[in-house]
Amino acid sequence: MPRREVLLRFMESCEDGRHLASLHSLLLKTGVAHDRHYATKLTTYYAKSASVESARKLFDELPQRSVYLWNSVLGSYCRDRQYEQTLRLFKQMVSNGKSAEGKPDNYTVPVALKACAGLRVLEYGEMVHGYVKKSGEVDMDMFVGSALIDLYSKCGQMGSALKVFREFPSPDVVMCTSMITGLEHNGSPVEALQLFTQMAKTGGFVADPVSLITAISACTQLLYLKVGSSVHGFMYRMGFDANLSLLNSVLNLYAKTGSIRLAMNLFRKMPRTDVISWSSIIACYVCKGATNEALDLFNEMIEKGYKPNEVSVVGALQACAAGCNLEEGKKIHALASEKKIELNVSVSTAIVDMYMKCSSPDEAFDLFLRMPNKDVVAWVTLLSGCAENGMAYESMDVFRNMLASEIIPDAVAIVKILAACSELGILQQAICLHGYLIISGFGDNMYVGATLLELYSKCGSLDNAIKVFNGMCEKDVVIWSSMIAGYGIHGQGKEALRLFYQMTRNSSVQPNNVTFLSLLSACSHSGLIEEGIEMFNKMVHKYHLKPDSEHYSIVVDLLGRIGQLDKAIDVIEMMPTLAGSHVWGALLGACRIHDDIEMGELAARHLLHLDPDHAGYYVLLSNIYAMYGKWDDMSKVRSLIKEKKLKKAFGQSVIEVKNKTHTFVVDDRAHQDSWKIFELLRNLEMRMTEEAYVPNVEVQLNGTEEFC
DNA sequence: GTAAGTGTTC
Repeated sequence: MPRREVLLRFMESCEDGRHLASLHSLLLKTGVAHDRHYATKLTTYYAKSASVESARKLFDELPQRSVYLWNSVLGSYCRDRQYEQTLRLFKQMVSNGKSAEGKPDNYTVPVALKACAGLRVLEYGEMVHGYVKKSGEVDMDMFVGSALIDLYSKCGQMGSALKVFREFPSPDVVMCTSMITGLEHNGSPVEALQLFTQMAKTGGFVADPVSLITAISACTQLLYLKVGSSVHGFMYRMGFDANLSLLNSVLNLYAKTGSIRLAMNLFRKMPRTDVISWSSIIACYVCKGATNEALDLFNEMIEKGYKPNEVSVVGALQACAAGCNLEEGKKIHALASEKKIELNVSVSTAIVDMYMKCSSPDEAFDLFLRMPNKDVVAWVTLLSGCAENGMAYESMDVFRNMLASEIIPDAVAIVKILAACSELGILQQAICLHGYLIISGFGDNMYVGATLLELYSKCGSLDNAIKVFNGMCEKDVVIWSSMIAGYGIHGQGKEALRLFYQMTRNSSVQPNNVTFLSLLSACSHSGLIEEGIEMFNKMVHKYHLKPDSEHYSIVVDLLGRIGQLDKAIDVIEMMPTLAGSHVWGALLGACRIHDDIEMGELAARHLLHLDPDHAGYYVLLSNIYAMYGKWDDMSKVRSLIKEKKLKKAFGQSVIEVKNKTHTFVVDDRAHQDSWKIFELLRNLEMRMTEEAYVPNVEVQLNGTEEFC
């Protein structure tokens, strides 16, 4: 056999990428490595087998390169996600093309567009689009069209994406899927699903596994369990029931909709699973608060030999954070270090969050400082964590440092920052932040507006809350409810009611359970008893809403205050679910006011059964006995408190003086000026005695310090 | 020879 033929045959056998290095040295030895024919073939083989650097080296040495060869190398860079290299070589191709070598063709353009999409460089992508229109060398085929749709979608230009899509009267399944994915990723899952249905009904569109994944993904975003399940059924009819990615997307639908049984059922029946399947099922358990089960699954996954990656580690860390499981959290942190993914931005953020939720801010700071890339999410995790751990100053320092690092907050960040201020009760910070929000254009965001409104209410500035409310151009039910709650907190029940009527009469917004909770609590705080009861009846009979335990407890409280204890107990008995401790607590309070010892005992018995370790209920019961001189019963309850070693959680008072917040608990001597404060208190006491002030005995009876 | 898809952090 002639030498050339032997070589060629050997080359064919190397097409799959094996033995490329041996082939290369063989070509060098036989002296044909620079022969155009062999070198071209070897370059394409290298390009195909993901050895892009070797391909490029040969490519650069070749005196003449076909368009096919250019495309091979470009494609290789692109598959390796080396988008910048792809574009650099593409630019070279365009400029070379003017002189001698091949110009970009229909195979080149989609590769270049994909690189633009990967880098989100819209302008350059538009130039490529312009090149397609002008050059005449490139047809606008489905491949070019799909790549353009993908580029515009990834850059958030849905108008341009749709314009390209409409240029094709009969788009194929891939092009439709590109369009559907684009809609779904740009906040239009409903339109995505509509396009899917329309294409499946009318077009020559035969759904394939990938298109089904996008449809299920849209259902997941919309929490459309039923529609998604019907796709699941369709999938079986089409014979795609062994497709792992497709099953994973269905599993994720079940997980995200909280259908834990459906999810677990599918998961255990799947013929094959991968780390994605495990991540979804773990996330499902975390979401349901079953954190131990989630960690068990994570460990089971590792035992079965699946390699945990960033996503599954993040899921396990969330389980530790939600379950305040520091011990397991530390283990997973160690695992992340071992797997060299500790400094991946989402992993380290999840670790910071875990430490913060497990009350270990030092460890959280330690990692945060080591993070090489901190995005807005990482900063906000640290900030919220500080607030949750009672580190007021630190959280605001973090915010300032974040802005100094030129991190631009997103809407979620703003909401979290405002919530942190709100929790801390720092009004001055709120006002500064509000100014910042107006400048940065977040003022019109409804989530931000609702949080800001709530912040002002909680910090005691009703006027500012009203200003925010009036300034919102669009008001959803959350905004209305927050304003109603704001009036309620400030004891302006009548205003709360007026606002409720304004909402139901002048806007199309429908009240929900939260609206009524705000309204009922506003009535309760302002002593608007009849009105409160009327509103509860409206909630049930006019708006057909199902009250939950918190609504019932307010109604019981309202009825109790006007002495209608029988009606209150009727309400409790009519409740569709068993009354919780809030409800019985409200009744017990009413019994104390209206001297009903029998019903009081009944309520107290329920409470002690529901929450046997709550010191406050024992105290209330003992107070009732004390009021009726039932000293034996009283001392029994008191010794029970001692026996159980129960302590009532101390209430905290927060006061803001000159931009600084000061927190106090009962008998707190920790403050730096505490001697001055106590001196003032002593002086006040003396003046009160001089002016013959008699303290309220009932208040003393309510105190728990005496027993604890 | 080329285009579409599934799981993650506040």
